[in-house]
Amino acid sequence: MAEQAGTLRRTPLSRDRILRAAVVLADGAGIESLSMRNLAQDLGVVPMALYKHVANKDELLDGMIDVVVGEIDPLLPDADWKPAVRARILSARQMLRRHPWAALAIESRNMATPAILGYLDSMVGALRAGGFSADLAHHVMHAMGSRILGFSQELFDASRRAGRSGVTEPEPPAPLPPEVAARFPHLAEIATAASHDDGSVVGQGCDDQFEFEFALDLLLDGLDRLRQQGWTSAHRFH
Amino acid sequence: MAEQAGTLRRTPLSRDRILRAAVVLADGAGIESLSMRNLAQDLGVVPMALYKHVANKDELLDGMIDVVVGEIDPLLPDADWKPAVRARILSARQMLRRHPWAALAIESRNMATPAILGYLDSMVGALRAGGFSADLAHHVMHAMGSRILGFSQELFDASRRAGRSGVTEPEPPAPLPPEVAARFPHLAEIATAASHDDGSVVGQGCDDQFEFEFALDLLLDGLDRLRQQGWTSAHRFH
DNA sequence: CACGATAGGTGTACGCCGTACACCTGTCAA
DNA sequence: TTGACAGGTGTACGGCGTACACCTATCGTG
Repeated sequence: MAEQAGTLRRTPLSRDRILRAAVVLADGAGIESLSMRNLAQDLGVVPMALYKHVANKDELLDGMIDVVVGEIDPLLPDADWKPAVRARILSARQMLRRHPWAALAIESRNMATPAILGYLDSMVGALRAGGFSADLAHHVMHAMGSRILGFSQELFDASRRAGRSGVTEPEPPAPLPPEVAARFPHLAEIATAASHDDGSVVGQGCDDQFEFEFALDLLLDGLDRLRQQGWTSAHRFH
Repeated sequence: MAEQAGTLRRTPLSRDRILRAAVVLADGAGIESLSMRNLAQDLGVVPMALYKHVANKDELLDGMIDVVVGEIDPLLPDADWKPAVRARILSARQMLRRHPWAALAIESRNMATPAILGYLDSMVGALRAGGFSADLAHHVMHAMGSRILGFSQELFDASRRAGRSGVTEPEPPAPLPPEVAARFPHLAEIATAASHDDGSVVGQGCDDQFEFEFALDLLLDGLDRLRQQGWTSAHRFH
């Protein structure tokens, strides 16, 4: 209809177009719906055409990760290490909220992609510039773990779940059934305990952003204390 | 040969036998090799036979998680909250080292299994008994996140990788290639900076146990400080 | 202009996966 | 003796990733 054979061609495939379409598909339909066949169909092309641009599905996932990691804001220049690192981690977290599949995808992948290595490298650079010894910076990176990529790493993460299959938002915070509350009284107690929120369910209805920043600041403050003390591997604290 | 038709029957299937065989298979061959077909073959049975005991593969995974969570040591009775919680988390970590597939499996699952809820509930109980307000205990659980299940949550976790495909141990700490070191100088610097170890690769060759306890103690100490200060959601620290 | 190389899209096919569904068989209560 | 039923079997379907042979349009070179 809109295109004629011979002269008017559809816009050609490219690795970039494929990666972007894959991200859109995973965002919209969930990572479970991301198959080479579905992706090819979205691109109006036969599945095997993709393999001329990406080696296989694993490499496709790596490419998708690089795309979304590229969306993370760069480090604020000329800022203290703590606000700079903090802001960037929160930016990473926003990226993960846009791409709920990304957290699990990154964690499942075997090795670091260049984009992730670059991200981590600049993060270490900020620590070093902020006065951390190489020794302590090493342990800081381990201690922050995936949180440095904005992972909430919570026990039951609704957005993580959304990443598996489909849309992200609606899901109202269903109250936990009374027989569950009876079997797990301590969970029931803390479920309604958070005063920053009008009392609802553990892992749901909580103010995720608050919880993330609570843990993040706890770590950053503790690490800052170690830095000020001139901590080295030789010491153990407490 | 060893069994005759008619009188001598093989030991019958049961949900428990299936779950245990599945754990053994995932431990030995990696979670990727855990298919209903492979599992059935290990049990000397036809694939569909499994479905008389487990509803589907997702329920199988949930059951496997309950099995391994059941291996975590119970809380030390009559101990201070911090050593009790610390010891139990380290026990959970040992369980994860025995079952490298478990971390990703638990994180990928949608909802908590009863075994995990019971584990978490007793953990909250220890915090409450140790003097944490319900409010603070709530945030503690969020802040600890999956670390409370022993997750190392490191950026690139060799054992996590092992959980995907096959055996766990050998993998020597290969030195990082010089062109990588050149592109990511800060990573290269901290890779060799940890004095507790004879200088090797970031994420590999590090003393995982040390890093885990470093982060764990950082969090526990920070949380203890908040508890002593009578922290509530109304405050923010610093 | 002719032409061969080459990049890139196509079609078919294979072996794996989870699992629906109909079937068979041995056991045991009535 | 019988018939219900728990539990193992066989077949089949649709989906997956992807190997491999093929076709075709483009373009640099003679």
